[in-house]
Amino acid sequence: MFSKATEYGIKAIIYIASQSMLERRVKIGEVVEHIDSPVAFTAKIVGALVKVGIVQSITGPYGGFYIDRHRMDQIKMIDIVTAIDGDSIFNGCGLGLKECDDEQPCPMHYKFVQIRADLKDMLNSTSILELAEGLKSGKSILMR
Amino acid sequence: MFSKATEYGIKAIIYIASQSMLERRVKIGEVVEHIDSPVAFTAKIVGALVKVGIVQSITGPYGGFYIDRHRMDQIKMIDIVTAIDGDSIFNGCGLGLKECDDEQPCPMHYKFVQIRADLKDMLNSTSILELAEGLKSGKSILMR
DNA sequence: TTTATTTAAGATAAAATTGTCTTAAATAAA
DNA sequence: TTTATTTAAGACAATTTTATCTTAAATAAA
Ligand code: SF4
Ligand code: SF4
Repeated sequence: MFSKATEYGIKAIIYIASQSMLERRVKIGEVVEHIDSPVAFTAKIVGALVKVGIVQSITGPYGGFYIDRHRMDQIKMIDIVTAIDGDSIFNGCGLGLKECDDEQPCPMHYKFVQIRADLKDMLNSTSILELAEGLKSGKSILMR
Repeated sequence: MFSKATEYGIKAIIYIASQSMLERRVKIGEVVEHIDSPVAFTAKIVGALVKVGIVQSITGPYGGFYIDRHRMDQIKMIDIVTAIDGDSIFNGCGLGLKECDDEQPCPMHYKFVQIRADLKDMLNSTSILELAEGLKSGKSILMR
């Protein structure tokens, strides 16, 4: 569904958020231990999320990554996905056609449109907070 | 949504089917002209679809590709997709986790499951015949 | 100030996907 | 039978994605 980069980004954010709820900053090594991802690649991805303001970071000893608690419910899944993969998942035709006549669509068109709308809806309505709380309460386990 | 290989495969099949409805066999060169795809790559993909019996072929002069008319409504989109990309799109978790506890799913789980079920449903219920008829009646244009 | 620790950034490498090229096999017509 | 045409198959190449490695910059503690 998503690229590896986006997958790692989502998992990293969920872990960082879950720890930020406990007032803990986390180092990248701790993150990848908990989400089972390659450390340098993950660092690059989380770095990109820092750049767009989804995550905060502090360099040096006692540094690490964290997420502002009061912003956790404002940051949605779609922000992470688009920050890493862009919005190409939501645009264009499922068959890869450049443009199609909306007035004479193929048999799959409206189903495609609906499925993508549902996906977008889900990403738009699910916040980091919700997912982090799921992790905190042991509902979802990032490792496996 | 799908890989390039699958995209080309779908478009090629639709074109071949639309011509088979007119009792025409088509050469690979004609196919790629109409679907705007790289010829050798497309040939390889269509060849794979021949192997699994979705398309028929005849070598030599006056040869080409065609699809049995009476099978067009039996061949569904899902057959093409799985023949090329396998069934990985339908399996596993959207977050890339290996396995998750069904009894304690994350907040996105059921939405993910539903979206994928819808996608699978669409591919299962849409036949080559429907898409080829759409093309024949000028409803969908493969080139753009 | 010096040192150790950590993120930041960018070069490099490996793997997967996409795409090309060459040769072989099949087959129909001359 | 010979030739031309077409698919079949597999080697090769380019591109994109994924992953690693190295060095720089920031910063906190000693
Ligand atoms: S009509 Fe069909 S082919 Fe055209 S954009 Fe919609 S889904 Fe794609
Ligand atoms: S519960 Fe969430 S993380 Fe687990 S398999 Fe379902 S969607 Fe994936």
